[in-house]
Amino acid sequence: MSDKVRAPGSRRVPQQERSRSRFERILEATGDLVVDSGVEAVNTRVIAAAAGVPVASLYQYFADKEEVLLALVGRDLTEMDAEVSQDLAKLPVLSVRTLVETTMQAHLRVYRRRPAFVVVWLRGRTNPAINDFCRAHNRRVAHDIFELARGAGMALESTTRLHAELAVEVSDRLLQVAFESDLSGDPVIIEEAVAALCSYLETHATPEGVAGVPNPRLAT
Amino acid sequence: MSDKVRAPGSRRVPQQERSRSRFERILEATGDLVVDSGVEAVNTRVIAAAAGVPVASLYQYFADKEEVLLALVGRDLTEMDAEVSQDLAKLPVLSVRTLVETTMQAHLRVYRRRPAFVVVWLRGRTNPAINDFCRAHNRRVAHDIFELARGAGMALESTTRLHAELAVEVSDRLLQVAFESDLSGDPVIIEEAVAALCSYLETHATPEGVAGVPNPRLAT
Amino acid sequence: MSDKVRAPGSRRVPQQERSRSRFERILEATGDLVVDSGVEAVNTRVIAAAAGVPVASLYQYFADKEEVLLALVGRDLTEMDAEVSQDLAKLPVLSVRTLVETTMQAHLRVYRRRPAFVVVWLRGRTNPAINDFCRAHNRRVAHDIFELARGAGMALESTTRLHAELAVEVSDRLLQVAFESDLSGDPVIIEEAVAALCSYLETHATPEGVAGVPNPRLAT
Amino acid sequence: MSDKVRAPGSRRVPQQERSRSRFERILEATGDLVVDSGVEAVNTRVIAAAAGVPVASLYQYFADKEEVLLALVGRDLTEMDAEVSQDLAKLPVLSVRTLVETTMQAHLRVYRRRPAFVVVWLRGRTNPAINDFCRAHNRRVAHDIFELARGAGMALESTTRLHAELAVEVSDRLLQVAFESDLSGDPVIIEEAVAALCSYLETHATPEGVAGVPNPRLAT
DNA sequence: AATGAATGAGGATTCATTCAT
DNA sequence: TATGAATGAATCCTCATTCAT
Repeated sequence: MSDKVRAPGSRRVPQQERSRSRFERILEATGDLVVDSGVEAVNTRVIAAAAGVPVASLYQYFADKEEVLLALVGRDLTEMDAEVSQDLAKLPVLSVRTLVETTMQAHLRVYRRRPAFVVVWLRGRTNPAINDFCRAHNRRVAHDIFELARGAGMALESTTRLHAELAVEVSDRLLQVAFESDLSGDPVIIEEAVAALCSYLETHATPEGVAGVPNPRLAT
Repeated sequence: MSDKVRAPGSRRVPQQERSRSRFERILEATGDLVVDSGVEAVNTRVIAAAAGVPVASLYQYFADKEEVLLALVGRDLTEMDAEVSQDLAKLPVLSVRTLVETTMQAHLRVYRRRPAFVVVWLRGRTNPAINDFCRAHNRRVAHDIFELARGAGMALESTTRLHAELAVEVSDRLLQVAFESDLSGDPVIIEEAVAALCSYLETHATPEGVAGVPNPRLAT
Repeated sequence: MSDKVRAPGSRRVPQQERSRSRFERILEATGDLVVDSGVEAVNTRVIAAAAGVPVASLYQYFADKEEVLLALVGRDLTEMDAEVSQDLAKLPVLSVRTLVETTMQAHLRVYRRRPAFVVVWLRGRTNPAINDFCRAHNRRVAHDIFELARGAGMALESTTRLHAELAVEVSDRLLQVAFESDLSGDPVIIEEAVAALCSYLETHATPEGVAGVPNPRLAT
Repeated sequence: MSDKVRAPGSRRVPQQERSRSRFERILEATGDLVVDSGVEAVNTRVIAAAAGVPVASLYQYFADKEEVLLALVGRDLTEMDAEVSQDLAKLPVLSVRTLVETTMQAHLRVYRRRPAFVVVWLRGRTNPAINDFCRAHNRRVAHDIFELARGAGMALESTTRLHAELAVEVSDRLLQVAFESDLSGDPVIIEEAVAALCSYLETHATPEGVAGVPNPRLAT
């Protein structure tokens, strides 16, 4: 957790492609380990062994062990955020329901594509660093959604960012439960989660927010 | 995690208070440590030092380190469950709202009386054993509430125990957020949590459940 | 290994039969444990649990843990020595061969009757106390045999007690091998052991010792 | 017991002697400890202290505590096996007696050069890992000797590898007794051991085996 | 005689990280 | 940039035995 952190992509690969592949080999190896044995089971030795690099070399690419996991979720999170943004941008009509459903779908798509992400993100909260990372991301997402909704006139005057944050946390927990014992997510729980979120958010939405408004960010 | 635990009270203390205080001294010491430094900071050495007993004596009362933490929350949980039961039994009218509010109040009362419990219960999920313990308790609570509501004719036909479980998990997470940085619980978040839970549960309640029914368990 | 040792039978049972049965219950339990899990696996806790007595009570009957094992082998050893004596006393003709064969048969009879003894005696040499105990017994046996043989004119002038001791040690080791993986003893190895011992001892025997002499101790 | 061991010599020391000496310093220190205080007295703390390295460094060279002891005997055993082979290869005439005597002499030479080996090998059988290691080595030696003898026409048709194994075990035990209280080996016992082994093995040898045959492996 | 309680002493590993090369 | 080597720091638990009652 030092400031030696290198966000994925922020590193300029000096001359050869070699280093980059190492960075990713470590990430992949960690992902596999995490899916196979859980977050608690990863340590520098097994990561290094699985990636086929010396332990000391991990520190060429990551400031510390935590950062490997964080880079792993960071990468997938970036991907997920992008998908969410894109999907939302394509929505012709914004309503609480379309917003919730679209976001949920994008999440599920990434979750299914990235099982390691699920394990770290939803089951790995046992690790304080990951937990904090998750909370921070949740807050950022809540902020974005809130701005979007407010900008589109969907949010009541009385609605604050706190409400968005709580909604995100609720969603987060319900997804945790949905993926607790099933890497593809229990569909019944997921459907119920959408319903619960809608019912909650609609209490904070304007009538237009419930009925739907034209998407101001609609990509032509 | 073995059955080596001795629940407080299951041991008969000969004449003086000495032995009894040992079990509890360890518990108290652990509670203090947890409040001061967080769950991750407790280890057998620290607990023993704080309790003023040799490390080996911990194992006289607890099967392993985990069990100390679990005994700590177990004790307070029992207390809390009892308060919830009592309060519910006194309610003249059962409705989604009275049920949610009463339960919440009882929780808050215990939380405020037992800061160590809050730390372990709401912030200590980083520990796998505690996490599992919490999940199991949540499931039990959901089951009880569901039976109560169904028995009182408050639940729709289509409502299942899963819905109760999700409600409990949602409540759990919202309380985590409420107590995240404030040992007495952020009142705004708590109020919002009640609102959110009611709005969710009312979607699964009969009209009588929403309006209120006479409490079948009313203690005369 | 203190002087608190109570040889089996040397304790006078105060009033009831209770205490005696406890002593033996502990012995039996230890025997069973040893057969099931090996000598290394026994400790005061498991012994006490298996015998159904409190751990502290072991010390009413035995000076220390070691003594339990030693009492176990001691009891069977006494039995075995008695059988050997009796059988030898019945032999009409003493020769190296009859002596070796008779002794071996008596041993095998006890071994087969007392699997726990085999485990402790032949496989449990990993325990220093047992090892010493065994060596001491071997020395005593060697002494007895030597006296018998010398008294019967079977031993050459040049033969010393050392030769008897070495023979006993050889026999001991061969039996260890024979019972190493087979609680009833590999018959091929046993037969070979008899042959080897005879061939060795005959190099130290008088012609009469080889051919056979009337048994001076013959029980009429 | 894992494959984490690094046999001495299998590591290439960059430029200085430093690293190499570490592995060996640990071995030497362990040897000294063992000679001074016996096998049961060694533990990681003592070894590390005696070798002047941190305890954690032991695990750089050895998978666990057991492996240190095993490496110790392994090294000397290799040396001993080599000496035995060489000496046998130089024997002009192979007979039961020359074979037994030569082997015994080679053993004694190493025993006297390596007191630590004697302590671990002959007195340290109290340790299960060492015990197993010894038994395995004995079996290997028996196999080699048997092949040699059979190849040279020294063994009767009816002689099997089992007989060789038993002879090795007998020899092993007699040496245990010989070195029990005397680190240079009681010469009387050793002489008697040779005699006993010869007398036993000659019962399984061809007349040529007893009288002597030209050594087929004779190094010109 | 019986035992619940208490504990001193000991012991083996694990692991993230640094650093000289 | 790469890495073998080194290690400080930490941690949980077991067990035989004693002793007051």
